[in-house]
Amino acid sequence: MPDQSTPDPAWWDAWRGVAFANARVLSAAERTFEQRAGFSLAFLDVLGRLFDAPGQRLRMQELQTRSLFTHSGMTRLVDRIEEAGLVRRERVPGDRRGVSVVLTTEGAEAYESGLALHRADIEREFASRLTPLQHRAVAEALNGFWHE
Amino acid sequence: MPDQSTPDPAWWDAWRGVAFANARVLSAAERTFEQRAGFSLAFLDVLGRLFDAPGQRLRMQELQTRSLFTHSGMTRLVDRIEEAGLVRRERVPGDRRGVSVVLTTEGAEAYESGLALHRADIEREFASRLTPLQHRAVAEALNGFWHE
DNA sequence: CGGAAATGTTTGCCTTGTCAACTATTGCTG
DNA sequence: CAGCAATAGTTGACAAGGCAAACATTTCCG
Repeated sequence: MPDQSTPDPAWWDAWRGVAFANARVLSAAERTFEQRAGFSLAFLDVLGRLFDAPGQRLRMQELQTRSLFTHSGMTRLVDRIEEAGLVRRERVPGDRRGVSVVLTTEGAEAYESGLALHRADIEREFASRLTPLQHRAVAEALNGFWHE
Repeated sequence: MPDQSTPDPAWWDAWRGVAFANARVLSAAERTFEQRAGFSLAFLDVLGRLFDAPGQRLRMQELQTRSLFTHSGMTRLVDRIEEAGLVRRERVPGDRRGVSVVLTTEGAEAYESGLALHRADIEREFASRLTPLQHRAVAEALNGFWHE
């Protein structure tokens, strides 16, 4: 029988909220996004890192540490994005081990239109369920997790 | 060049916080959990649903809709948990299509000790980075996502 | 009552992700 | 400068997840 004597601490409820919100929103957004954009949210994530990077290019390692998904499997993820023509690999001068992943023109366009689609989904599935005050509170509480 | 003229709305920052926090915390917690507990967080999730259910049993369908991961693939996930001896399938009286997934004694024990391990990980990776005020704010803002 | 639709679960096929081993190159240290 | 450890990235073998079709049973409805 579940123990009712010690209620869950607030931080556990907070974590559960994060985990559930992420799972529920993403599973709703993922299917609809892929159908309309023609590529996955994993693609969009990588394209976004490149879009925001100086020169719209990053080393594989940078992509691995910054990306939301995968961490391993980046080689093959980039393979697929490259096959789609949205990025290309370039040798980095001065280090023959390294590879730069560079956003192509098509990639930048795909990112911008894909981002618009995705944001609309997030607004519907996530933002519309919270008050503006809650948006700010959550943003302020969690924004430490995407720097570090 | 990224557009600086319209800053991200608060809800976008909130969503990004949720997505990053979930990804970062989970990827840190998942590896260490599996090594110490001997099974995955997907197992723990299913065991938890059963633990909290009346009679510690649920239909496959209930598991699918309540579980944090997978949604499809529940058949095979339960296959694996059953092979590990933590649940067993029972026929449901009165509907020969249906299957009840029932927590075994070993399953309940595995859940309780696994949950303790997991909570310690979450406390370290997630809770310790927020203030008590932020815990409550996030919990209150997001707790709508795990009912529905 | 009989057949069509709905429900509950499993199966097959394919994509994606993970882990460890491997190759290539660079940097360090004596 | 020789040798060895560290770094960058890819590859292979395999596990896990997604989707649609298949199967079994039940319900609905004329």
